[in-house]
Amino acid sequence: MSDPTPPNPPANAAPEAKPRGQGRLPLRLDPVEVATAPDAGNDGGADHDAEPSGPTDAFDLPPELGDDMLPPSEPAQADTLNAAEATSVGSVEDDLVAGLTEPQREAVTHVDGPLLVLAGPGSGKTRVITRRIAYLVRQIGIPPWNVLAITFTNKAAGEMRERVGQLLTERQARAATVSTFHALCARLIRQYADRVGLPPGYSIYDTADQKNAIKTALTELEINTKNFPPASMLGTISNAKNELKDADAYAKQANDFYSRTVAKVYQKYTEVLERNAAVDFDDLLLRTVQLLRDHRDVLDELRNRYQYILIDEYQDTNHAQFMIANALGSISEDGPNQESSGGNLMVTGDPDQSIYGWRGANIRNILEFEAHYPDARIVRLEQNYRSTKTILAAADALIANNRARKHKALFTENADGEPVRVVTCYDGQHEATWVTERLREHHERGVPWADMAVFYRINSLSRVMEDTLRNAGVPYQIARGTAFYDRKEIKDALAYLRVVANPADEVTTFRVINTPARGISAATVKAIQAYALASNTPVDTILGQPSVLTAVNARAQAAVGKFSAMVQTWRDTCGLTPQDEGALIETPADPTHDVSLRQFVETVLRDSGLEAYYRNDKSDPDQERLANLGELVSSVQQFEDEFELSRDLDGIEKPATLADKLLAFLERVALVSDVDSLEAGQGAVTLMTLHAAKGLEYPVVAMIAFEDGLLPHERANHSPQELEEERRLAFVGITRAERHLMLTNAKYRTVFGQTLPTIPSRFLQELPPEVIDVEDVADEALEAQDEGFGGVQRSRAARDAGQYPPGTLVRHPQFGLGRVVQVQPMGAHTKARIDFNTAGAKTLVLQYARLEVVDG
DNA sequence: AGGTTCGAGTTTTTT
DNA sequence: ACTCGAACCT
Repeated sequence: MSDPTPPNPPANAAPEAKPRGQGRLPLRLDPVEVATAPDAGNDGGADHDAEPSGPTDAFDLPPELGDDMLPPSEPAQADTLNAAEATSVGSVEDDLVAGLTEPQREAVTHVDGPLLVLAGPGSGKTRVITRRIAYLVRQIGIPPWNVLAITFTNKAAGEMRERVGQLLTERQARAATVSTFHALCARLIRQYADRVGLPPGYSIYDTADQKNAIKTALTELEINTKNFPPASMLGTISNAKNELKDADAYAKQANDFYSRTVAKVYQKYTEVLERNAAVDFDDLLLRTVQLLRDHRDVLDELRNRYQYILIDEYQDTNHAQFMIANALGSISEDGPNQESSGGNLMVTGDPDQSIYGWRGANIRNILEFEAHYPDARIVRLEQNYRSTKTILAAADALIANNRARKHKALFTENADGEPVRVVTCYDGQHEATWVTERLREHHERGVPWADMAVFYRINSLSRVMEDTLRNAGVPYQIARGTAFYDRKEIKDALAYLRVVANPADEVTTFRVINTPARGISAATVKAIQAYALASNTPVDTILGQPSVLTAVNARAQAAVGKFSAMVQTWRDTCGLTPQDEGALIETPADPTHDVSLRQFVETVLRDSGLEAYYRNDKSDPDQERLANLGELVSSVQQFEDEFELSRDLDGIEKPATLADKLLAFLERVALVSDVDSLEAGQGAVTLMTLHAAKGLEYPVVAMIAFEDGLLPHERANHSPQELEEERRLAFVGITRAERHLMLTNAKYRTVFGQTLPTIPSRFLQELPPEVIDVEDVADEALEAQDEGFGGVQRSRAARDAGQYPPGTLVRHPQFGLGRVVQVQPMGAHTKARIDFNTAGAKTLVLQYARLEVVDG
């Protein structure tokens, strides 16, 4: 490649390379359309590009939007033309392409028509996307609200928004839509609720809700959950939805017994969701596809609005997402907008980083982009600015083992760097200790904790690592954003809010109807359900007239009536009035704007009795759950501040109603992802799964548990395709590292409380010997003896091994007296076979069995 | 109704 | 090994 432009500086030296995260863990709740608070506590302002002035100023403000999702009421076309004419200053372009390589520049300055950017790891892809958005707006004069950028996570969306904000004025940046597919779809469904056939307050069901719904379906069909586990049913249904097969379509091709059963369940499950005015994650996409397919006017409106579409991580899009992108990004075959609308679809991705095949991602979307868009321009970004030559060589050699793959010539001008350390430890505990010690060494040499990360294949591997880091006093954060919302008390609180917004949601109603206990027994609930079924009456309606429940005593009826009245009062506060069919409409003239969302949530927590319940909860002496409710309130406050701020910036005069805020909050909360809770620059080591690591980078990276069955995972080892996806996962992990990379495995791994010997991952053998440094430090664990740091237990166990010769009489706290039959020396995992007098013969691991030697 | 005990499932990855 | 739910008990 002839490239006269100076190469980019290494990523870690570039001022724009590391966007600062913002928000507090784990409550980062900035709404989808809401941008960063203006320089509130973030230092990004210092290196902002000069605020653009002149021609683009006219486009700072989108026309008045009735809702932040609505396209401008005036067609944007005319503006576009004016802007293009008006903008002819050369310096803007120079500014935006400064420091770019030729391929990067080509992608940034591409304006019309489809564009595929095949971007290797660390090749400046995000920079290209953000600069192109800025280029479109500042150089070409595209109104920013005509730009739609899709990212993989909310966090990525937030960072992209922030980086775009550094290149544009804040208002311009805000006017662009930066979102995930799911968040965009959720918003569209709310926006066009009447077209979709859902109330605006519809519920988004998470995995737990889905399980509930599927159980309901199974019960109603009288199908045994033993033979048809809900989880696998959901999986099958989810796959069908990803391929845009509805229940009917699925039923048509269901030939065997299992499929036919699934078809019935799918049908019923759909009914259950509809009955509850609820959608699952897959439905968000599916319903949007249907919306765009069945409502031409909506499609035209959205095509007109989103004339420039950019989709990141395109290798991980599924069929439904492809359909949405295709619908929005295609040129209309008819209609007046032919010239200006559509066709301007830019997708970026890397087939080697496709790691979501298991959830329906279709790698063919990116591989066949050219076939879909024959006039597509293709740009390859192959120079890596992130990693050392050594790390890149290791990654390249590994991924070269994938057969279903096109070769890519990755290269870097970065330094050689140190060898990749490939280290064998004794067991998981020792591995965690070893990694912790190395991280500490790096820290002592001046590497901030925040520059280090530990990756693993499965979440359960985080535990040992966490414990060890905590004991060692190393600050860490863990990418598990949903953990907070998975807590019972938080789910309960959110369930109340959901019931307020969506009276049809019976699943959620029954979740809270007697939580905390208010005298509505299971029998009463059954009676309500029976009556609803028999009379075909919505549950919410029955709750309002409890006297119809003749099977229930007066006291319980009164309790039901009280609950209903309470919920109704909350709805009144929100200005939500039930219509027929149980749907809610917002009373426009209701003057209750002065109740903030935070106040409202506090009211609900108080009136519902949740707060009092957790305040008096004796099983929770630290009042942790109460504190969590408090945190929830803070998160509401934070959300609300940002929500209102964004409306200010958008110049929207009409204040947000309480109902607006409530629905937006519920929507946001339903779509938090694991990495969303992560914060950069918080002085903590980051722990996460390999999947969550996609798109991130760290100077120091440790990847643990390189063992057969874990990486590649045994459940993804049945076909070459699955194995190759596992290898891509390892590739993604390795290529996150900038300077130092450690890959560890352990000789023994404890799973399900059972410690078993392991086999090293085959991926380790695929690394070229010249770039790795292999060590076996397992002996350290045994030598550690009594020196603390995890060695204590093992050394004691090892000593103990000699203390139980066969024939020794021992006492076990549970099994009582017994005699040692045989001892198998296995180091820390030394087992003894013991014949107990009453409990019979058992094999126990000495380390865990609290045996007592009995004399005589 | 609330607390306790017992058993099963857990651990693939996530919007 | 640990957590969660259902069944069982007080």
